[in-house]
Amino acid sequence: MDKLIEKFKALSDETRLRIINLFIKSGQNLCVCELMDALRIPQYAVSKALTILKNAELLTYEKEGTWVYYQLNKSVQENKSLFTFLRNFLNDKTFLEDEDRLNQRLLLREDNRCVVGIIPEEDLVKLIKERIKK
Amino acid sequence: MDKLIEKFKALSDETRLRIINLFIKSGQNLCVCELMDALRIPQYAVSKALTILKNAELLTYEKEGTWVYYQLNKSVQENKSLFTFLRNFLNDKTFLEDEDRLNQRLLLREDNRCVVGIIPEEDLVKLIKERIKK
DNA sequence: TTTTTACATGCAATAATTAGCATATATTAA
DNA sequence: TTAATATATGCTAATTATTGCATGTAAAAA
Repeated sequence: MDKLIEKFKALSDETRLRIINLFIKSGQNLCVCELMDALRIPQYAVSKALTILKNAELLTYEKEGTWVYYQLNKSVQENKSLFTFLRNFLNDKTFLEDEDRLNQRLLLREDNRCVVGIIPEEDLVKLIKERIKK
Repeated sequence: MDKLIEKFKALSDETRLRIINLFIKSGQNLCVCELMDALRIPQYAVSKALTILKNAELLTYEKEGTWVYYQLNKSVQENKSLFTFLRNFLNDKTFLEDEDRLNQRLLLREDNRCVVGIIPEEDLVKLIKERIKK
């Protein structure tokens, strides 16, 4: 029961719900800097939220050099049911805006890997504009 | 989104989960004194937990004289999905024990109404023994 | 009209959570 | 080695949640 309580607690926070939403809707792994740009919150806030979600066993992660890719932990039936529930009921405007920003950010991946890192928002906007031109 | 967060927060507490479990498993309305005996916790603790669950719109209630009967709020699709999820994953020993005590307590209902109220546990045990003899 | 009974709530102490900043770690690049 | 970069974490103050007790409320019974 403790683990289930921990999962509910992990989900009872706006930032953490927004993060889970991005994993559910994008259906792929994401790194910390991509989440920063999609959510527009500081790096430490993303990191802390991810740690709580990981401790609740809702996420797993893989390191790749200095990058860390997180993803939904679907190895547990309980989680799969939870994610299905969430997919149906996370439809707030905030979530849709996050998804839009994430999709833009993902355009910058190369070979399906994040290559951008943490950069000022103005630089990010430029990069994305250039990318869309091509 | 705020309401969903409030629901997750309401569910991230052992007492409140145990209460929700009893409503899900028993499939009926229950009054405060019945929950006290099933959970073996003080009246004020049951009342406070119920208030939080009601504010999160997970429960509704009806007054009947001085008795108050609470029940699952199934008027929202979101809740129905949540309850279905919970039904599948609330199977801890604690929950089963609560269910057993509740079933005993419910034997004392008359015309499907609670008639016992708040009494010392020893008196409750006696009443239940007598009831089972009949 | 007083008492009893079922339930709710206000308050105070304590514990847990959050938010922001600075800094630490670990890997890669120079 | 040193510097740079992606990510994690320690610390603090502020806020929020929990617990237990005492008391309040409202309906029914006496």
